[in-house]
Amino acid sequence: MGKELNAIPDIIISRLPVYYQHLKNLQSSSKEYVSSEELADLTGFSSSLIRKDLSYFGTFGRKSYGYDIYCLFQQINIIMGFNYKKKLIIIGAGHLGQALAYNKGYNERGYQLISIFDKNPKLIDLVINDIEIQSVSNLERFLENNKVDVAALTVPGAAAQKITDRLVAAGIKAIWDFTEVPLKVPEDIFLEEQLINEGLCKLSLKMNQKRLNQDGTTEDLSCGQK
Amino acid sequence: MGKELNAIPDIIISRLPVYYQHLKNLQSSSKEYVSSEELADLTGFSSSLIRKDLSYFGTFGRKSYGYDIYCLFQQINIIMGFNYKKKLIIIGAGHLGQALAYNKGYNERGYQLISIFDKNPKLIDLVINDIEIQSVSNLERFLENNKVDVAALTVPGAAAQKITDRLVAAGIKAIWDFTEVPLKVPEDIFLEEQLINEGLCKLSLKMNQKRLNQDGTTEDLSCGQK
DNA sequence: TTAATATTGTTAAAAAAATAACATAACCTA
DNA sequence: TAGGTTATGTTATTTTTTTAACAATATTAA
Repeated sequence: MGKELNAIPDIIISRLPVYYQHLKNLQSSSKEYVSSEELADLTGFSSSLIRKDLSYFGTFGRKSYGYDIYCLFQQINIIMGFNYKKKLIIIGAGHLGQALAYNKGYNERGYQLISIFDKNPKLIDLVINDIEIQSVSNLERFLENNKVDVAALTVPGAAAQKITDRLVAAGIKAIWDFTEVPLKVPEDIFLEEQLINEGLCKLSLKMNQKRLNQDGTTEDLSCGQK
Repeated sequence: MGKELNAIPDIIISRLPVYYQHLKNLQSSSKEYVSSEELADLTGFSSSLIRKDLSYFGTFGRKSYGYDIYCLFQQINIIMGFNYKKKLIIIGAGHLGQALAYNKGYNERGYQLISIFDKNPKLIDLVINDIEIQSVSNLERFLENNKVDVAALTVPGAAAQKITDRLVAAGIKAIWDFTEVPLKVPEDIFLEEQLINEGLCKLSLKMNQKRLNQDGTTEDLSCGQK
């Protein structure tokens, strides 16, 4: 595989969802234009960086006005491919899977949630946000009859690799993974790890750093070396 | 404010949760040592980068063996401050808030979930994973009587800023934010945005890139410029 | 005991990313 | 219409990050 010729740098990709979010919020304001300076205030990125990021995709701004909020939002939507319709299923109807079923973010990003699967007989036929939970034993049959683009994986860690293998065998090309175990997938499968506890990790680290700085302690942790 | 003198570079911080996760998973393997090359296979980072990251904190490896898995895991725990106990509350007992109440990741990271708050009278007194939901009108009183380190915010966007202001006024120093609206907080508050749909955004973009590459289309999106 | 092997920690080099600077152009006011 | 202002898009510079290379050292095998 390897990168495509005109692959967008990962670092820019990582900022696009942030631009998207703020432009979406700006839609409901009365403003028509937004400057790179204002976007800098909102996002925390420098205005220079924002102009550079946007210029990677084209020329969107208007001199002495800034960026047309609606137009730029539409462009970001196109860049991210939100104008293309994609079908999503959820595997694992536990607490997290059910919460994802109620997530309001799908439609605006071009996703449609079409089914939820679980192993637990008690959950099967239960209707969550208008979607019926079905037995995971139907998975292959369902995927044969429905073109599914992305599978969200919210099963217990122990089941994750097996389900993944089944998904891949059935032709799924993109997995949104909430299990915290390392999954093996072929190189042409898009695997996006959603580390749900990442924010908590960072907060713990920052609070720890603050504490260390206040104590004045500068510990070296070295160990192991003989 | 500004960065502290010995602040860990953000780019390294962003990789620590990944190291943590893989080292945790390695605990349950029979292996005792892991090399930077093996960690590279697991994480997708280069072995050189991994050695460099770890050397930022100290000297952990053993020549010709690699890293003692247990020891390194402990060190990462210390770096991230997981050995310090932190108290967590959840504001907003909707589907996501309830799912977070069942999250199993707290204890291993030093967090203890001690309460859940909601406005909806129908939810109050409901017990979720042994934690009773209480009225958000008790928030200030509760925070006076309990030293809370982090508040997870899963309220509707419209309520987010108001609740945030109350949390800050009551002395909360760290917020784990799941609302997708921009929050204003004083500079000394740690605010961690958990964009729940980030993975979906990236998957959409990658599938779109793949499609564009296959089509051979190299569109320039420019607009707006007069 | 010696030679071959493995893997670290670190230095040097290369690549990527961010910032700063500014020429350019559009807008506004008088 | 002229002069001042604003904010882009881009170039040049600086900084950060990554990769590559390798000396040092522990281990293993002969």
